[in-house]
Amino acid sequence: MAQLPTVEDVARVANVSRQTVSNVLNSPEIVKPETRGRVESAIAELGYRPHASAQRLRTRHSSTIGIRLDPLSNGVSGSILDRYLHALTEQAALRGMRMMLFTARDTEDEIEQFRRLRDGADVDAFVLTGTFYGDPRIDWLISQRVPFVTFGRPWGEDMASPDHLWVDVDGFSGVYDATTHLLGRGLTRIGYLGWPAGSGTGDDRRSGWLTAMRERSGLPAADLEALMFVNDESVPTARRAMEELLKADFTLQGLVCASDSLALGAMMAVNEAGRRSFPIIGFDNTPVAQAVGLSSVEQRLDQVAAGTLELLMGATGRRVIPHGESAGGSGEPVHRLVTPKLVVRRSSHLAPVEEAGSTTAGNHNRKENQ
Amino acid sequence: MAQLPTVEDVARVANVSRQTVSNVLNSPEIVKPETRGRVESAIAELGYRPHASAQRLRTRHSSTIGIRLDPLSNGVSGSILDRYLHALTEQAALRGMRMMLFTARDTEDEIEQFRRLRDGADVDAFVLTGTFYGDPRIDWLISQRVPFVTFGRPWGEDMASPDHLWVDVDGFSGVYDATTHLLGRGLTRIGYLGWPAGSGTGDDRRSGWLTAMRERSGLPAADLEALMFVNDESVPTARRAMEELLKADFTLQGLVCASDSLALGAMMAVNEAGRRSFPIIGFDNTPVAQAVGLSSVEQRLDQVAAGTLELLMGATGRRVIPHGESAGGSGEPVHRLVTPKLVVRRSSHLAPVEEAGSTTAGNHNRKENQ
DNA sequence: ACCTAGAGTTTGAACGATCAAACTTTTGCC
DNA sequence: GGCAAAAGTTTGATCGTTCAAACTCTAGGT
Repeated sequence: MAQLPTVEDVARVANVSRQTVSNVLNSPEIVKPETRGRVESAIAELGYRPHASAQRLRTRHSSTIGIRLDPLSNGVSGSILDRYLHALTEQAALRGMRMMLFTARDTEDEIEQFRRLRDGADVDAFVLTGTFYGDPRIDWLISQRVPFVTFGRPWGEDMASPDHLWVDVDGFSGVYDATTHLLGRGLTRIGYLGWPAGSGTGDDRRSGWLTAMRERSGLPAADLEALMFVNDESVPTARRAMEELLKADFTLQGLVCASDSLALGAMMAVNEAGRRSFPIIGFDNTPVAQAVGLSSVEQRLDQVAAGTLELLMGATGRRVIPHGESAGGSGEPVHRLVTPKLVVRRSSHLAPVEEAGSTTAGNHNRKENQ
Repeated sequence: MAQLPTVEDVARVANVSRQTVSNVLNSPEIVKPETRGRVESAIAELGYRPHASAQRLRTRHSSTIGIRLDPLSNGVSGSILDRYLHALTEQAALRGMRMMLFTARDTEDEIEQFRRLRDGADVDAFVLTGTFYGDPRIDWLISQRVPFVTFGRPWGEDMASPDHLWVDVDGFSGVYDATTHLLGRGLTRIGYLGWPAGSGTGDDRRSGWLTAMRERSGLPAADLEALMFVNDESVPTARRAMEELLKADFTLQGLVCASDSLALGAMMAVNEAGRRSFPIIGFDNTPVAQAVGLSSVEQRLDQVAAGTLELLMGATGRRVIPHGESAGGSGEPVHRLVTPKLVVRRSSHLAPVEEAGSTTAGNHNRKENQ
């Protein structure tokens, strides 16, 4: 088997030097067109491809972005990270970047992985998910000046810090739209089933409902308080909670939920109880929602991915911007807030209607925000 | 910011040569214990980590496995690939390997990516999913002697070819067990809802049902023929098909399905029709199945991942075995067939029973095959 | 004709590791 | 003690690329 061709081989065939070949590849504008043509045909003739490891060794960057693949991504909403990953991989490829995966047992171990991957020049930047208040990973990355972006806002911390680039989905707006959608259908006593207070994401979503209800339901504050229900993220417990609710309160007219899991549980209880015209809207637009005809708020993960790369590499760049030299200085925003879109399906109609013919339906009500 | 330490720095501190440091890292047994100790403390003191790109350039292997992240992995069963990916990443890390992702528009483009990643010494091996009859990717990889393993059997081709290593889930056995489970509960007229004939996987699963029914249902062949139903992979159409079925045939007692999507559609039709004691079993054990209490056949993707790495790297190896030097020569099998396990939930009981308390239930009936 | 600036190209060194071969020290045996 | 083999260690070259500086050539001004 013949050796793979190197710049040297190309140079010989094109009758130029190594460096000229390198220039044709990296800064073609400084090479005389005639020479460039000769080099380009030599490259094509030999089928030359740069040796990525040699480039990385010399340039000290890897064109690779690392992301932790979380082992506990099970459950109904587990596919969110995976869809994000799909979008990232695809869009990164368009900019000549690749995604590398790693796993870690815990946060401490993850920092150890950061160190290993950074020191080995394996990755140029990291994407973090599942961040939390006082997250030590973020402090470490900032102190080491390693470029990174988090998918998730630094709740309760400095959201405008130029050291911490982030992308997030505007949960407030999503739930606000969902609630408004039901209000627009003439309902007023719309409940909210969400997670216990204290999580940034959960509180954000709930306040979307609260704001919409205050603005348009006409209900007094005490009633709103009574329409706010709490449950942990689990289908069976949500189902049981909803069963109780339906027995106790016959005036409840519809429900907006913090997740598809909660919505699915509620939906099962509603069906069981025979309440056929009880609209429910979930959040995440998971495959389950699609399968059972549950209206849901869709996170536009392609836009989240696009925002992630924009923050890391600039609008069209093909390299990761060193930490600190990015948007902050030039006054551009250091974050992206993506507006989700409501996907309307059977479950949010007052009366049961025919479902769309295909499982890939659900593109109505599209808006091109952000 | 200080430069990262190199072997040179470690060597200086430990008062040895570069090569000795390298030996301590790569073949510690040939270094005198005393020297080794000195080098090891120098490594710890300086916090030295090998520069991965330099290693790759020199050794010409990358400790990285490539896998295509398929953009069309939506739908209920989409999480299969993702769960496999999780397992692979985790287990690969234990052997010092990493997973790198890439995307491709089509098969031809995927081969182009293979070439790029191989030539750039970016990856040592590939894992392929979604293989099909006459798959050109496989021919290319074999002809280029690039190590690879497919998740999926080469249906209709030489399954024992030492050039084509593969791992798969024994769908026959899974569906056989599911059917037997229902037969054991005293049912006989158990239907099978599967995909149109022609796909290896689909035919394999159906024959699991057919074999179990022939052995234990006591029904004549003509009846079995009539109990075999076909539908494409979609929840709504499965639901409609099941509605028709339930109207037409009141003797049907239960159903085994080729996928959770089909099972979910059937389940919805059954609930709608008020047939509360009609057992259904799906396949894939997706989050949806878990959420709605659908019994399902679980692919043990950790075992599939383990098998994949075993074929690529040997039982405990930390390097990819060059193409052709693997199992074939030493007479070991060149594939792994993983037996799935049936996860029993509400949906397969004759009478509705209480669901287990948590969404992570479903570990009964575990078997430790393979 | 001479000089300079700039465009275009080449050369030598370096990135950080490992391989292969040479070299030095220890061990075992008579 | 002497000698050969084995064990342990060092040296020089190399992997394929890009950086930095040197070099050559052309065009334009004086």
